Amino acid sequence: MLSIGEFSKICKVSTKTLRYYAEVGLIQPDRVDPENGYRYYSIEQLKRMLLINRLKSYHFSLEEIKGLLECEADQSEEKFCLALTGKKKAIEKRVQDFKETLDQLNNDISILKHGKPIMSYLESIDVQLVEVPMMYLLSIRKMVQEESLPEEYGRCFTKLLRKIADDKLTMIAPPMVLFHSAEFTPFGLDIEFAISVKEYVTGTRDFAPGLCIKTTLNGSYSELISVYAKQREWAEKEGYESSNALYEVYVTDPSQVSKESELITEIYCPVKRRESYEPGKISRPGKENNQ
Amino acid sequence: MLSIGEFSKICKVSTKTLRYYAEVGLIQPDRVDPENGYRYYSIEQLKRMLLINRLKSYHFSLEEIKGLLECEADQSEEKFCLALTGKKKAIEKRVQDFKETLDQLNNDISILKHGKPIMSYLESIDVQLVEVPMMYLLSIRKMVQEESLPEEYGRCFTKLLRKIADDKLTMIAPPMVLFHSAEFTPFGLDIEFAISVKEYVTGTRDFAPGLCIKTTLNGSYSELISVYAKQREWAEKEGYESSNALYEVYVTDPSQVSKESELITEIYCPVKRRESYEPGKISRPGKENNQ
DNA sequence: GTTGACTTTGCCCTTAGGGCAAGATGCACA
DNA sequence: TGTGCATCTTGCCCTAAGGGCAAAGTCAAC
Repeated sequence: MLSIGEFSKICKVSTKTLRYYAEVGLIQPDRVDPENGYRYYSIEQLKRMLLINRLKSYHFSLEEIKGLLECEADQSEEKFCLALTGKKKAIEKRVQDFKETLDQLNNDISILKHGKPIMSYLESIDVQLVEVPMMYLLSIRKMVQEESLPEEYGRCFTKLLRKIADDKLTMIAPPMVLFHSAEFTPFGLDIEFAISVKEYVTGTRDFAPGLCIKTTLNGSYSELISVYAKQREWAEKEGYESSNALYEVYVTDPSQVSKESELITEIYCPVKRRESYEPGKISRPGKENNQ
Repeated sequence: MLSIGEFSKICKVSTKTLRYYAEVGLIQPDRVDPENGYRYYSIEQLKRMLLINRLKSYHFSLEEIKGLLECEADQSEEKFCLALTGKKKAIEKRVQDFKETLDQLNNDISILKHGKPIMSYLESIDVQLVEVPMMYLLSIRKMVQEESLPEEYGRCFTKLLRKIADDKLTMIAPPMVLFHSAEFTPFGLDIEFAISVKEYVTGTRDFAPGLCIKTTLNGSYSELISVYAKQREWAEKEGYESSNALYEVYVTDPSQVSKESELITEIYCPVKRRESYEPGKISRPGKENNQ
């Protein structure tokens, strides 16, 4: 029998950890002296402890490990294997995420090396006020879960494009998406996939965005939030307020572009002049009325 | 001015988080209504918040981010850049670690797929009792930090090998390392790098390990702990106890082998028969006397 | 005036233990 | 047999970055 100290040295685990594991039921000492409460571990328990260490190195939580140890006792190898495979997928995903983070990080480092401040890209986000003429939209409007947006994008535009081909209609602008949800950002759900066509036929509807703030975004969508923020800031300063659903025009086809940096997207936010606008004055809390 | 809810929606950050950030001093609301305590954020603060989000995506802690925000205010771009570069290194290391974990994980999965229990490798660790004859060691003994072991390994054996060449001595076994530290595992510090030679000359010493438990390890050192555990278990069962410093013989040269799986290492643990040994009886707590 | 949405503070909870303290115990040595 | 030191016990508080819930106050629209 090994004292907790000896056991801890062999397994490379602190005594505190061993006490904690006993507390949460991961591994109980083989024997506890009833007189002094000393814990004694048997040599056979090394195997269990080594397995715990291994599973920990695979980033399983202690709770998960507890379940897996029971699997092992039950000889239910399939569950065990399934868990390992799942964890493998999870780790692969984390590696992928880290790689994307590294790309962004490298980009920022090179910006800094060129002497520019790190958030300088914010200054280069152009915001213009444009008057968008009325158009005819061929569209599909539906509720979409955020995570299934890319699939829906493909499905809906395929459908719309087929109709355009079948009916010999004329596309006059790239595909666009309208966000009807109340949320300022596109993570709400009520979404309209649309293509502007020349002909006014059954199935099309009028769309008159009117005055809009327009921003062209070159590159990754990770800066979308910045664009919304920038537009909002501009509107605040210039005395406009959002009047209608935001929409985006995909100048390049996201499903056809290989590198994110090649994406071109136009973000339009329909606005109207704020009623109480006085130039130079910033609105006070409680006075504004957005959304 | 934006209420906390509006601000949170634009930045994609929960209101709880915003309150927490104010509490830890990361970002204070532009104005707090003295009457009702409501927080109001200005549009300009979006930039700061966006930067915080970006730094968070780089896995900086809030404390680190606080420091970096001050850097930004001070225009000390170098610090900022240094921090980013450091974080980049850290993430690269984590990716590397994840990849090694994935290798191990894949290995375990394939073992399971073959129907073997996951810890079955433990059963295949061979433990033999051998009588090691006396030998002459040319050696360097020194205190080594765990992390600098690989460098020391190279340095010391280069030195020893040069001496062997200079003095025309005859190597009769691969390089070995003796762990004189009290700890059972090699993470202590008192280490002797040694090569067994045929000739007895000045600078060599006798080494008579005598009876030893010997295990041959093929592959990665990550299983060393298992080997120690296995040896210990065997000794316990068979009625032996450790009598002297553990040593390892590097049959393959770790610095020359490209894949970890090609490593071959022999682990020797000198033992003597336990005095109170009675076959079949397992020692009781308080009775044994190891180290 | 009412209702529902929003905001406030306060408290407890999360993971996997680390650190520290006081007191009990075991073991080696004189 | 006493002493000193190492080891062991339990108990309490702490971590990072918020999440969840509750009670109470407030805002804005109808």
